[in-house]
Amino acid sequence: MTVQRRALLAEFVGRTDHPTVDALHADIGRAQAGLNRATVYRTLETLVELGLARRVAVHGAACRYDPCVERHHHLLCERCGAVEDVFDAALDALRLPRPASGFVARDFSVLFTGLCAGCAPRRTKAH
Amino acid sequence: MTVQRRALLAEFVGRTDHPTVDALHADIGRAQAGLNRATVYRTLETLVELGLARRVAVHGAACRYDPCVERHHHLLCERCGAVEDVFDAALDALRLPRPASGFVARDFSVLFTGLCAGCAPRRTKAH
DNA sequence: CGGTCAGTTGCAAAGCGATTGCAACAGTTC
DNA sequence: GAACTGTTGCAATCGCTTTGCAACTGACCG
Repeated sequence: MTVQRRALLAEFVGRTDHPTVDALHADIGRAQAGLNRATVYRTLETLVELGLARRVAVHGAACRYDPCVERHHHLLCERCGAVEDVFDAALDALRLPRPASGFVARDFSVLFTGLCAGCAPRRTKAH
Repeated sequence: MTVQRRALLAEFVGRTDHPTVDALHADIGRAQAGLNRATVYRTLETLVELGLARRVAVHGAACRYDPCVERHHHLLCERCGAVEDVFDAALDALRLPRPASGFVARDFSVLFTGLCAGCAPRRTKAH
């Protein structure tokens, strides 16, 4: 446990905006200048291996990290790339399919795509 | 419509294994030697824009393309990275959530993670 | 059938996110 | 306080993807 890791954890834990490595690196920079980007990568990867974080892969954009490891789902804004969490018991109750192919599913996650509040066209103002 | 695009379509349409650009490039190479990788990228991107294909982003691996644009879901093998399709009316019936954040969902897709038939441990043979 | 034009291809270079090797360094243990 | 183990910073590198540009091809028209 080093000062760098402490700074990263302090910044990372509790965030719900699924920051990218770059975003984290920039935000930590204010408190802990000089922290290397590679260190952010390595530390986050360590967290994922320990089961303390998850990766959220989004094509065409930098990979995002999520400090919440409980089952939940995501909303992806098609326009700005923002990622929000969804907690929904009905979704969690989905049964794992038993396809004929023999695939054994262990977990699942639902990805909703659409527009976030900031990007959705307002009713009173045409987009 | 060029010979390159014809070759790519002939190879791509009907495939259910969600090939990567590299796989497509290699497979087309047999029939249409000399087709450039950049052309494969550009043509697939055109197909996606036209709504004739979809991207399946998988972290840590090359991006895959799916010629099926109907609503369906995916099984991702954690071990070999293979992607299978899942068609399931129960899954399709999921309602789009209306989160307090104001996010407007338009579509969704369920990603199951687990082990494919080839990677799952056999009952008679310890892995 | 030949000319014109828009759009596509091939090539190479560059962009970008992510990873890695290695030496310097910090935290922990004794 | 010395030794050891693991982490950091840096720079180089890797792999996937994109892009600029000149050459080319297919479609269209007369």
